Amino acid sequence: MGIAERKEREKEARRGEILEAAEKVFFEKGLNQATMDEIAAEAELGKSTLYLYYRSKEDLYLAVMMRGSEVMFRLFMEATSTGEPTLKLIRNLGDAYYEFFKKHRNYFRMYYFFESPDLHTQVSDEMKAACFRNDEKIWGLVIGLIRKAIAEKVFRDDIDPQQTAVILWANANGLMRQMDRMEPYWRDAMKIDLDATLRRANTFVLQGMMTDKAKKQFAGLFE
Amino acid sequence: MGIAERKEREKEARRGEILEAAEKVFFEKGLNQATMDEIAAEAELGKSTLYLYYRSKEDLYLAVMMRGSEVMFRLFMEATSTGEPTLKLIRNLGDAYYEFFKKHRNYFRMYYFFESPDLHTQVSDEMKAACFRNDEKIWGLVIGLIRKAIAEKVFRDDIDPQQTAVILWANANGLMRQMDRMEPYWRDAMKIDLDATLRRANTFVLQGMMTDKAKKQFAGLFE
DNA sequence: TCAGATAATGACTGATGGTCAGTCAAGATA
DNA sequence: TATCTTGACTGACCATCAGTCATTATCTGA
Repeated sequence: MGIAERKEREKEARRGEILEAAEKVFFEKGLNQATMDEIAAEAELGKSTLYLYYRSKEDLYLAVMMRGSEVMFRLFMEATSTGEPTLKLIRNLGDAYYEFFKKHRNYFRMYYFFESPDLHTQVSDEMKAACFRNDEKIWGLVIGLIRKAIAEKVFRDDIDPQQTAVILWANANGLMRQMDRMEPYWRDAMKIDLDATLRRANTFVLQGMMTDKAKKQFAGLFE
Repeated sequence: MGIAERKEREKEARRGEILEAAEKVFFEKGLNQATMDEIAAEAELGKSTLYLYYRSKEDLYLAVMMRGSEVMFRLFMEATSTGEPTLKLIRNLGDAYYEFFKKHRNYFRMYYFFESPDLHTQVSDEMKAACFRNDEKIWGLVIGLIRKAIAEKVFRDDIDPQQTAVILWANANGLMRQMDRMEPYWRDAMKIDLDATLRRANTFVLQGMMTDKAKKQFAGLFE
């Protein structure tokens, strides 16, 4: 059935065009200031058409966010495929997240909405589930790496991989959130070196997780 | 002029009544679902009257949030006025923040909006400034304590007090955010012990900041 | 060529944040 | 006591915008 397939492709393409237009408008104006009329105009479609592809404005917003998740996932894959020692890979992961933060600030900020369920009024269950699946993929990567570190006796064996992943992630994320909000103030008024702060925080938690043996072995990584 | 003063008091009281009504409605429905008409009805006033006291819905929301800040500040003051050693006081601070998170979840969640400037469409500069003043008060408390710890050689003297405060805070905050969102999932499906996770993360960063001497002296605090 | 299906849309609705001209009562003035 | 002034308060209103639906346009297979 060549026709059915072509139609499928065209529909998918249209979905993509809408997403592209939405991204442009959301990046420019943010969730609340962006209007569906504007996105429709950008996509050269009627507003009603958007609703044939996405159930609500919030769903569309989250769909754009998921593109960001994919960018992040690719960065993470690259960072952990260098063949370096596991500890270095975990360090790379932190650097990759920081890179995502610096280079894709627009995507980074979209998580603000996602992580504030109080603000969700029209998010469909399907979209929420899709977002969680995306999340899981990334968690899986991190947890796998930590498991490896424990198996190699780089990380202590009395820590829980999931708990550890959460701590590592929350530490980096909490700081970057804070940085995003306070960046100019910190840099200019308080003279805080942002890169150094993040690196230091990461060092603190990593060292808490490492075995004494690994601390000696990889001392060079933390100078 | 007794009359002017009485009127002043009455105006202040009305402001408080509006705040009270707003809190009730916002806690029940969240920022987006709550309507100004509903808050007005709860306060037994016309909607227009609300705008004589607060410039916008978002301002009103942040005004409620600031009540939460005050609750938090009081908890912090109590936690650090016990006369215990400085390191214990810093630990207490973390516990106090966790207590705030557990007992005042509604207030805690209001920060989600405050910390996402992308979502601000009608926040007045005055209100923003007031929120920042509130923030500063709390930062001052934390930074002061860290300075004390450095002076007492409990914390290393090569760390910056402000940087350290940021790391401590972001670590706790990032984790609690994550917990807020994932609490049921973590507890039930992943069997993660939330209290223990937070405590462990705090231990990791604290130990990174401490001098070797203090680590020996206060080993008991981390078991 | 035409019937049926699917894609697309413009006009519409309902909800809601915010505004404003006007009311009314308490206090000032005489 | 009668009149004026002030300012707190309000109801009716407006503008905006997410989301809906009846209708139209386009394509396809017979």
